[in-house]
Amino acid sequence: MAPPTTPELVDVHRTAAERLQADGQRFTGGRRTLVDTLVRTDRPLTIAEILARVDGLAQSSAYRNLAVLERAGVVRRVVGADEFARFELAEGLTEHHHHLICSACGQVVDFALDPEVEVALESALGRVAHDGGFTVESHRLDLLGVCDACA
Amino acid sequence: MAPPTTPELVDVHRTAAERLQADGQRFTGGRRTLVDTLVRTDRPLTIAEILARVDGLAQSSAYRNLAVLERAGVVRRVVGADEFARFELAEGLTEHHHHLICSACGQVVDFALDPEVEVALESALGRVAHDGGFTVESHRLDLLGVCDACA
DNA sequence: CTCAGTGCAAAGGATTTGCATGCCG
DNA sequence: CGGCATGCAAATCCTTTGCACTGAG
Repeated sequence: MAPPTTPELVDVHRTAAERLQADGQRFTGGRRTLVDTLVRTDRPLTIAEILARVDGLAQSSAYRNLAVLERAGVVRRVVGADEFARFELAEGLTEHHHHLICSACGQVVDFALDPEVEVALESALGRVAHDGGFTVESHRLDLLGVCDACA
Repeated sequence: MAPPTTPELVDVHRTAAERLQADGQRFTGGRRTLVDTLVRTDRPLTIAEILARVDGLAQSSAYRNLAVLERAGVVRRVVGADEFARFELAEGLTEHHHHLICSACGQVVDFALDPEVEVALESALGRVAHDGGFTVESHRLDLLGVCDACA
């Protein structure tokens, strides 16, 4: 249950800039701030949480920039148990991990899977996708349950 | 990639009735129709798809009854890649399975995992949850990618 | 009779978009 | 200078809710 390690901030910025550029987008100050905010946390954040942490950020800019970052593959949208969208850094900017989702409060917490199991899983998924004529981009694995705080 | 087998219709009705009763709810005609509709499909359906298949069903009744069925554990809400909620029968009324989600069209398709891998996965998840002080109710595993039709 | 279930229409709320302005390139 | 990014506020659209009616028990 060790939290995923975080790549160097510099690397994150460089990768983010590259992915944005590849998508024909700029790495603006606002977008940099969003990325920084997501680097500093160990779990996906809701828009509300992001707005609370970034002073002077317009709600529409948050949505718009997160959409841009998502299309560019810098950020990933996480769907939990409640109706709020949550965001985290995409693969390559964070270690591969999964989520514990509390069905009571909607909170989402990161966790990593035993590497051995992860490998077995990926191989099995590769087979399934191949058989189903499906081009896999990624997979997501979530645990639904009740967290300590809500129990 | 064999589709999950479907429990007998009679069993589904009996189980649904039991779970509803346990939750203090009735198994009305409308609810029976919803369950029947979900039994007849091999993938989660959106509200729109359900309304199209059930003639004379009010949108509000669909939402309301699906909410009741979800609380009673008869139906499960599936979140895909688009903004539409999808519904399928809950565990026990269908074989345990996972989803292939097309990021292009949002379509969701069911698939089952190699039992051996599934077992290893569940055991690993049990460990994680235990270590994280989290009471697990279930897990969900989705493959995100592009389906044949959209490729 | 009573009360939950149902339809219709209006309300709700997260997310998106139009438009004018400001800033980076 | 030109075009994209940003704020503000209005519009969207899935989903939920209020209310009156109907049907099951």
